[in-house]
Amino acid sequence: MANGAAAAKTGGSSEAKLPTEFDDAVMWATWLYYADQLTQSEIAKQLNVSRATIVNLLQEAREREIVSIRISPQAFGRTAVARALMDKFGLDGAFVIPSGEEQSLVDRLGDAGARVLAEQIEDGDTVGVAWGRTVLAVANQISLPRPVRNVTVVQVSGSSTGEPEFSAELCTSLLSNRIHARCVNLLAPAVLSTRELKAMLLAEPVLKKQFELIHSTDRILFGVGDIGARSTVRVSGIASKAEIDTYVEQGAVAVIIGRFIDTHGRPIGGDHDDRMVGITLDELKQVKSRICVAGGSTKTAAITATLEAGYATHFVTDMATGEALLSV
Amino acid sequence: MANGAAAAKTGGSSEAKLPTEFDDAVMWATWLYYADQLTQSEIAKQLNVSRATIVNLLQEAREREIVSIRISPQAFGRTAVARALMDKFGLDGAFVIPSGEEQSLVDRLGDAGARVLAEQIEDGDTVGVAWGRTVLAVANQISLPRPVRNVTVVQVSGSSTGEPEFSAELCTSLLSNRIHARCVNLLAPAVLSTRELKAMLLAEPVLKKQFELIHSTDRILFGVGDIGARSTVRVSGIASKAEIDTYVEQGAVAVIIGRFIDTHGRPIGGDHDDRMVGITLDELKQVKSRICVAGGSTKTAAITATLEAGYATHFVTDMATGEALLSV
DNA sequence: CTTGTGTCTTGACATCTGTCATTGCCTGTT
DNA sequence: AACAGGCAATGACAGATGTCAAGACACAAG
Repeated sequence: MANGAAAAKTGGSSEAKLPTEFDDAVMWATWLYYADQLTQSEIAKQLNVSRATIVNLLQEAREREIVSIRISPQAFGRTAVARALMDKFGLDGAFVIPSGEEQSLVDRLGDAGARVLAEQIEDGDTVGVAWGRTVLAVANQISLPRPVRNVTVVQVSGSSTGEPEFSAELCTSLLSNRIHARCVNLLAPAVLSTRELKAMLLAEPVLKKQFELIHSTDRILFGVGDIGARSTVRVSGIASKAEIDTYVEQGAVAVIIGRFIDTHGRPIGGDHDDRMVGITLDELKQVKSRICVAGGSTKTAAITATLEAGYATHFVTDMATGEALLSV
Repeated sequence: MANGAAAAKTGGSSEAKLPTEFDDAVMWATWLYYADQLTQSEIAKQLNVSRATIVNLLQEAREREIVSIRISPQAFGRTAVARALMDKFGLDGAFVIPSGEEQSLVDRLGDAGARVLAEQIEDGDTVGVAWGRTVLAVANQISLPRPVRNVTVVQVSGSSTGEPEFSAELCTSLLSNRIHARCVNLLAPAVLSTRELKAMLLAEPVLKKQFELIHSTDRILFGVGDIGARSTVRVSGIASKAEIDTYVEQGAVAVIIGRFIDTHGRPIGGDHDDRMVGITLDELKQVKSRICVAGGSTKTAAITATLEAGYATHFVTDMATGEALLSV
């Protein structure tokens, strides 16, 4: 009767000065439900409250992530399509989620990507973050099972004024915030008007330091953009329509972290490319763990180019896209 | 309709040579249920099977630990009783589970201890394991969320022929087996007949090496035994009734890893103690992370002695025991 | 003292989930 | 070809869970 849970409610007036963050009842219910496998009714009887209250307590436990459900990426790597993708593109890992409505795909991939990334992050890591709708979806949904220490999240390409809702700064700071890591935003525009200015800017001590961090990145998270009419690159503002058209003339089929590549994944250089501030594709390949999250029927060619050139070590996609990639 | 799941069932006869470990359906259901939060009926409709089948798939996913539910030890450390215990005994962490029937206590504590230990183990760790009913319960229920590499589990005290169901070897090998770690059993009896023999044995290269491992242990798991009539120490065979009585005369109230301590946690030496093979209490204190799992109304004094002397850094118990410890 | 406002709790209902005996299919055997 | 044995899939039922509107309570303002 007069058990710990009851005591927790009011918590004797003697030393109830602490932030009263002490809802022991939540833990109590959590343990009995998830560890001891009692039913909600049994727990309700024990705590002398209604079952509905237990439902609420358990909901709170899930919201506050006192309990969390982990889905093994290893197991997903043993899926037929995942195996085939790993084979075909020489990946270290692949994670293929069921396909649903194309509309919610970005969010669902974000969830999957978040789980894959969360699983990898360790104490002391430096994590590079690109930008884009998909990357934002990952940032939005990531949460680490256990707290990590001394993790740094670093923005790997400059900031553009044009990107509306999924800017590089937002992706980086949101992700770092959600995992309680240090956040390093790249204090430079994505594209400068002249190479000279870019060179001068990169010579600045602040930026030098930031680029050192970028080059020492342990893991990097990025998406893949296509070149279609409604593609991210066309609304992001990192390149004008004319500039994009020039790239396309030179065979561009995809954009990774702001850089354009052709069918074989070869970087397409040029003046505009030289004026961009951010990690280069050669530098990208130096990163140990490169997590690419991408999907959607319009992106097949773009993703194929990305994966064939070995830009990713880990790839997250949905079934439909995965099968499309395999049938090429 | 003709989606991936359907294809997985028979898997085109062309390349179905692999071990057919490919139950994609399990992953498919797992993801839709746990990540996308669809109901079982919705998933059943998608896969064109009955809902009962989905239930089975999900059950398999849980059994094969494709999904696992994690309960945050941090959150449990914020419980009122846990905080008080940490305060009173200067612990780094405390985990207090709800009290249930005294009969199932050992198993429930084992579950809790397993979660606490599992949370701590990292790549490259050496984990010391004592023995006892409670330690066995931990070993029996532990499972790591993600695979770890290069972990060694080492038995920290000699083997006794008398221990029936919870021998040191069993505890060690079971635990190491469950987490897929290297297992090092201590190849020596728990007690030798003379100090000389013990000295000679310890001079053996094999044992020297094993003791080096014991001294480099990162974490150690142990229980607390009391001295009562039906206590573990009296059935374990590590000491005769007369020897135990001698210890008791000298003020023994508890046994940790085979060593006897008094009310203040001071080791009680003597001839028998000198003849024992295993980690000493001084050496125990050198270990960074020392996880003690213990509970039960008969053990209050024993646990108090253990904790007050600082033998543990992390303590796992149940509510009733926790409150008893605080009221002393 | 009354009223208002927000939070927490509850009971009843609709839905979702687990169980289990039964069915149907495949495989290997006679 | 017929048959038995093993195994996964199924439908129907009992029980567990989530939802929601209504109620209880505490506290602040009038």
